[in-house]
Amino acid sequence: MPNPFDKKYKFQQIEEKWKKFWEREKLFSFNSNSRKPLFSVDTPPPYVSADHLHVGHIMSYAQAEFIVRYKRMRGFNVFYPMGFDDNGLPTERFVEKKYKLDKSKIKRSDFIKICLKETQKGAQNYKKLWCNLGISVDWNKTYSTISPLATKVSQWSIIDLYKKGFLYRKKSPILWCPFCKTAIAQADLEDKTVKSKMNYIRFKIKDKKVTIATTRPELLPACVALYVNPKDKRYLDLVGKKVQVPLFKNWVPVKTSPEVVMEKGTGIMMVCTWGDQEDLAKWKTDKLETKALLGKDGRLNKLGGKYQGLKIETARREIIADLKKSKALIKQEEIEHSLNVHERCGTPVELIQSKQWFIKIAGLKKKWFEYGKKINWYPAEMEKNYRLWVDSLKWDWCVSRQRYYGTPFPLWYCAKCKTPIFAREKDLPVNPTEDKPPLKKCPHCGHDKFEPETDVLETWATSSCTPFLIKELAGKKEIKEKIFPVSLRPNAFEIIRTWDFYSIVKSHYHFGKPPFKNVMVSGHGQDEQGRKISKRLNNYVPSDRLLNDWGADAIRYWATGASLGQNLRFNSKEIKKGRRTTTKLWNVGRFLAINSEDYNFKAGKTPQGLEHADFWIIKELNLTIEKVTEAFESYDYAKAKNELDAFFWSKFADYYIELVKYRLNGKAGRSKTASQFTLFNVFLAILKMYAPLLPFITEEIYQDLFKKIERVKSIHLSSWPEKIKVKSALNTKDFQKAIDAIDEIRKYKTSQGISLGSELAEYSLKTKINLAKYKKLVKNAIKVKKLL
RNA sequence: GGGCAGUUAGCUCAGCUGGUUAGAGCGUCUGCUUGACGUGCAGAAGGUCAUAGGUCCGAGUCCUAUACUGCCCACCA
Repeated sequence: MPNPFDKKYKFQQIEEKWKKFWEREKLFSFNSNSRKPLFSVDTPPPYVSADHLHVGHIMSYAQAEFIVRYKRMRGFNVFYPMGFDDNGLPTERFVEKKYKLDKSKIKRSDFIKICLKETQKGAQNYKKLWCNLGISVDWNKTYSTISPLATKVSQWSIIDLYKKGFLYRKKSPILWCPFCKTAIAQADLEDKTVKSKMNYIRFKIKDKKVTIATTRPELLPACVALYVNPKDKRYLDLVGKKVQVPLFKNWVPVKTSPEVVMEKGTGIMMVCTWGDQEDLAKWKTDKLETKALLGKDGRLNKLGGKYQGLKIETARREIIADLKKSKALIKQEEIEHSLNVHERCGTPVELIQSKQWFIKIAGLKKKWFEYGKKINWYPAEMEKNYRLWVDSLKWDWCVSRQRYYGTPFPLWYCAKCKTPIFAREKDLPVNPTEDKPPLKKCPHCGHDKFEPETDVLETWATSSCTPFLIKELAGKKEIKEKIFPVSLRPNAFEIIRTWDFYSIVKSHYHFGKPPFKNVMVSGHGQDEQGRKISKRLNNYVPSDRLLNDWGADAIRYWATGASLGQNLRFNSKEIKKGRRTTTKLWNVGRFLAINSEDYNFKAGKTPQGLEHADFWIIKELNLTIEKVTEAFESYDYAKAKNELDAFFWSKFADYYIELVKYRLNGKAGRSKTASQFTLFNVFLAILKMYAPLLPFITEEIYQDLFKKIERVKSIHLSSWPEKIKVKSALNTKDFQKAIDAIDEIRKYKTSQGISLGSELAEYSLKTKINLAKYKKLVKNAIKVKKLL
């Protein structure tokens, strides 16, 4: 507290104190009986498997929290739960890596146990970080994505989608990760630039020969056609004929397509089942033969002949060697191109044929665009990001994963006719490998044996349910309905295409409503050089050390540095500035404490005798309240901070306080009381506006100076400042002249090496001011005995 | 190749719907130990606002190209 004897602001102790106070008093608990308007937040559940917490995590959660604290002070009943994502592939891979486990050698149930143990640890780490950072969530309202509640909700979602006809199972070409050995979705893909050998291979046709170029000669046994452009004069005579594939000797037709680019390669496109999206497109439209070559293990099957059982890369090497021997390989050159890889492991993705569950999303672009428009995006450009993704959709959403750890599909198959039997809603959550199906006999064939579905739901199939999952945490039924659609969805830009999009999809199918009203999209925290923070680069300071070294307020201050959607470099200078700001607030608090004698502060009562300086700072304050409020309303905490800083430092601290010191040090009376009134009220408003950004220091000062007046438990439960109403004809421009005059004398003193504290005997002003009005003020504020 | 964003002082960035001498913080230099604050205060230096055109009485701000940077999407012939 601003004890005049305690000169330094000890942030560690003070932040610890208020953190405990907030927890003990349950300050941020959701009140389901409140009549205030509701503001619900669907916070991204972080992957608990992240064991390296850094400024990036701090930045994105702090930015959303600025808005939440602001809304709370604006009188909203805030519903702010926290989730932890301990579901799915990332967790599995984390555990595999950490314990160096081979899943084929460990029991499924044992593996899951380890996953659960690890994720609990992770959740604790996060909770500690969020508490230390002052993230004001209601810790009684938490969920984990593997919990019974989350499982129940996501299983319900699957069943509902099936009933409504948007979920289907189909054998079709799918994206497959040979490393993780699971199906994946389009959204799981990432680009990676690689160097490959472009191989020019000779195909035989009777007595003639054709050359095609490919980077994937191992797919030769799966070759089903060659395509040329119909306008390509070089190959006119080939069209309609059959050519023979080297080594494998199978004959394939030569077809035409205007999409074939004559300049690419040799102008001939080899279509296999399936090398890439183009192959797949041709296979679909022209109903080409199916020669599925690759197995789920990423090896060639028997179609590969003597290469059967080889991994893709090995087969490629050997086939190239054999092509060389048989003189079918005529040229090789290195090229750089990019591949689709699985974002979780970096393995190039393959297309294989498999039976999977899909949710219908392709072909509904118009619908998804409409939803994009219904939602407010902050910043607004982010809607384009969403549109771009929707526009690139090619596949339905594959939601089944051939993994261990995740939400089970709530279904069984008839052992005889394979009819799927879904769980009943009242039995949820279910685990089909342990639980029994709800029927004794198959309704289709009457058979009485069933097999459980062992696939699990992909991560996003669960996460996309959070908007209607969190309402289950709210309690009363009436409140639940008000929570959805949620008010705010904060997230980083890279999960627009997954979390945001899939939530929209599900919300549309289940409820015909958007899942959230507002999205605020944050950028990334980066290192000093603007690089992504990563464990590999080792370019970060762990978050607990950061908080320990600088304090939460200072780091939160840094986090205000980037506008929404912008990346922000880690910058210790900005953190220092944050610490300076807390120190300054602390010192102003001390100054007020020292100068509170003879003053009986009563809120709302404007005393007589306000002077020019008082009117001026009140006018400036009112303007600042307006600007800061407007900025927060549009989620622009960066602008709010800039406005606040400018007012607090350059107007209030640098000038107003200097202008009234002589009155405070003078005799008790109207002038002194008026300056105290102004000082206290303006500072209270400043504290309140800083409170969402710097919750600890503002709480400290509030508790000491203002709690007894406002009688509110905490600044964070107090109301947002309102303009101070005063009647004044003060001309701000005119007053500014008086400030210019003070500046002029300051400059003079500095240039003469005179201390600002010592009194000048006489000074003749160049700045033209209204001396009659401001002479006394200027003389006293800058200490000049005689002013001309 | 397509899209989006950016390019303003040595560094990190503000500059809303175009309007007098372009701003802040940090850094640098100079001075001041003022009765809240040396984790401070005051002052100074420092920019042809990426480049080239254009619209306009007037452009950092609008338009068109170009270059570079970052991100997203497509690209395995």
